[in-house]
Amino acid sequence: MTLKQRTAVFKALGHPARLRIVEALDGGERCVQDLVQIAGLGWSTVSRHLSVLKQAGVLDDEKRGQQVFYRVKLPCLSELTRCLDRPSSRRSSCGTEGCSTGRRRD
Amino acid sequence: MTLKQRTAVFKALGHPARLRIVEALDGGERCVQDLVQIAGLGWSTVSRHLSVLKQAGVLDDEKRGQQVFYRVKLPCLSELTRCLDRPSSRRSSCGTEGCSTGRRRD
DNA sequence: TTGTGATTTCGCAATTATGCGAAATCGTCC
DNA sequence: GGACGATTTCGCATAATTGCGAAATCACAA
Repeated sequence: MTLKQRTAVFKALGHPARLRIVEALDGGERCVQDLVQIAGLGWSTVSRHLSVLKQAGVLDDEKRGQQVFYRVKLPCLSELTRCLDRPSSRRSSCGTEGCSTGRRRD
Repeated sequence: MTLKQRTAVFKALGHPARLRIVEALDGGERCVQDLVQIAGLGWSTVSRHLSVLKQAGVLDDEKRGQQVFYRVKLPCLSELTRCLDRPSSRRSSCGTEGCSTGRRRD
């Protein structure tokens, strides 16, 4: 997965409506109607958000009858969301002299 | 962690320069000079990116002497990045009748 | 206390994202 | 085959992001 693709995943999740949608889909697939309710936005807006998520590879869709169902395609997202609830810190052993020097002004 | 905070984390990571910086910091803390090189952008631009990441809670900074060192604050990010490299799919058991109905036009 | 290097803050112009309604598709059911 | 319901695409106005250089801080050495 390239940097651009990884960036697209995060960017897709970096919007409250889209994140809410993805988290709702963690409980199983949903049709667009449900997601419109969950997002609290207009049809066209939600549709565009869904296409962003789909293009980033976060979601997958399937048409059954006249409804389209979306589901989460990336397996690790729910774990990350769970992880975000218990933050911690991390140290590194890089000293002051590990940094490059000799930089001029802006 | 609220929805807005979680969104801020993803949004912060949803930019190629910022993601590159965070991934570079996975190997240990770095000073701003190094990050400017890694990002390949101007000082002021990198500084703003760093402040976005810091405000989102992704990074932590520490001033030592006249240099500022940044490090990753969220522990689960490297795992997610590793996870993004091996995608898979997920099924759910939600049938067609599980969806709400009765929606009018736009 | 002046100078210098490291970093941040401040406007500014250009690009991109967002939300909406109207119109277009696409299946399904008389 | 026409109407209808579900969803997407399009065009537009507004808001947010991005990148830059200039100026401002801040710490330290001469």
